[in-house]
Amino acid sequence: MEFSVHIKMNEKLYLRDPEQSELGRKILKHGLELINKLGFEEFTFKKLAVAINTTEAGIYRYFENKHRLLIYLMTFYWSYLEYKIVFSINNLTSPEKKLKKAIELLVVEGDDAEVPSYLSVKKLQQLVMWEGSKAYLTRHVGTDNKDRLFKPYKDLCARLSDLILSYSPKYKFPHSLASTVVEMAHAQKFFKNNLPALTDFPNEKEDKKLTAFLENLLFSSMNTK
Amino acid sequence: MEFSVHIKMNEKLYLRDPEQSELGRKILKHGLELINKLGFEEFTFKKLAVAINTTEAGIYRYFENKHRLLIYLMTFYWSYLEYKIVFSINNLTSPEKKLKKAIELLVVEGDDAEVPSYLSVKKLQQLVMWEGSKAYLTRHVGTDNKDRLFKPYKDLCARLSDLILSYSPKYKFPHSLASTVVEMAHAQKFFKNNLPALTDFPNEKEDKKLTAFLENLLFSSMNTK
DNA sequence: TTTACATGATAGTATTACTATCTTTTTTAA
DNA sequence: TTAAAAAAGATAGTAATACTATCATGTAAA
Repeated sequence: MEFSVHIKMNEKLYLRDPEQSELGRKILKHGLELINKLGFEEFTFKKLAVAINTTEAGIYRYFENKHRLLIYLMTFYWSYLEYKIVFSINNLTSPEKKLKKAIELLVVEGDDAEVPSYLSVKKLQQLVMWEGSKAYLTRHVGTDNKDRLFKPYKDLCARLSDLILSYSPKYKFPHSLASTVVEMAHAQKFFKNNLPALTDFPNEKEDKKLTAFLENLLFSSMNTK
Repeated sequence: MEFSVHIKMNEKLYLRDPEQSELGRKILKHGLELINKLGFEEFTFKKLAVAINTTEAGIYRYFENKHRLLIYLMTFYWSYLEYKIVFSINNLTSPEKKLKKAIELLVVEGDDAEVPSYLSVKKLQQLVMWEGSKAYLTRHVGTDNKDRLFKPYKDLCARLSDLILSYSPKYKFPHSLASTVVEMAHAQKFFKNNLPALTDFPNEKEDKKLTAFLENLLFSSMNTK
């Protein structure tokens, strides 16, 4: 049996649905790659247009601006991750195991085969690490939030928050703890690679120590008081 | 007795020392204010030039680009904060009290009177909250790091890391825990104000709950195992 | 087969992120 | 005090960015 999950994207993110056309899918695929290559600040629609042999105007028909494209890619990833977590913990019984699984999924390299070929989980993870917080660190975070653009991220944190409460019903800060773990999964990876003095992780390929750190952070907090 | 501390800034940050001239100090003061007002992306040297009645070229004589100005302001804050922590815990004996003091200083509104009049701790704190991570989330983080531009931030984390070890010598991830607490002090404030679903803090002026969360996070981790 | 619609091609604009040059003013040092 | 050095002001210019607009063409659905 073969199947794939389709993630319904917020319609406010685009002007024309990029999944529905060849050009749209090219924008997503090469957009992701080019942002990763150049960094978000250096990335422009002009450069993307050249890369996929179309015109700037062509891309503007799909996305209002590059920031919307960034949020599109980010929210795809958060939705995918939430789905992946729900699916993976479905068969588990203890909240402890569920939370450990969730941390593992936050940290390990994803599998590109699980998403449409015009996207790549590994590349999305790189994007989250480098550009993730730029999705919300803008002056229009308020209106973007009203447009529910951050719903997938909030849903993911809410999901973790529920797990935290089911493990430790009296814990006082489940949402903050959830967002801390999610943020730190990526921030600590960035630090490990770029500002290693801020971490205790040797620069090896595996992220076992990061996983251990996040588990320690999460379970210690929940087990206290 | 009146005194003030002078923070020596990394010379690579500027082309001409902004503290040494009226124009330089105006760039710092109004630069900080204008970035806070417009957000870093919308902020330009042209707009700043208009605001302080000089020319774009005039500002470029002090700072290579707006990103350097951002790092200048950020590192000033991190240096100030480290000094403030060292000064405040000097008279304390227990590592526990020292760490609690450090968290308090990370969270509470600073006192503008403690820095030169062309800067403002409160405004720098707003800057850290909104633009802080943009200082390092760039493709040139490697070269910037080689130029030691992030030293004040790393020093601050190292300081906290030492306190963590003196409280709990066997704790395995003192640097990561330190950077987590510092990052979260600001990220959670941002979430509280802008994406409250990611926190458990009601939108009141006081940050007592944030302090409680950070203390819980820190001490639980250190007390485990 | 009409007609709607997506794409392509081209052009244009205000702004950004600089660099260059020349003049005037202020500071400093002989 | 005066000459020279340095800082600031004024102006200009350039390539790139972040769009918007228009018109032609090809393709797919009614």
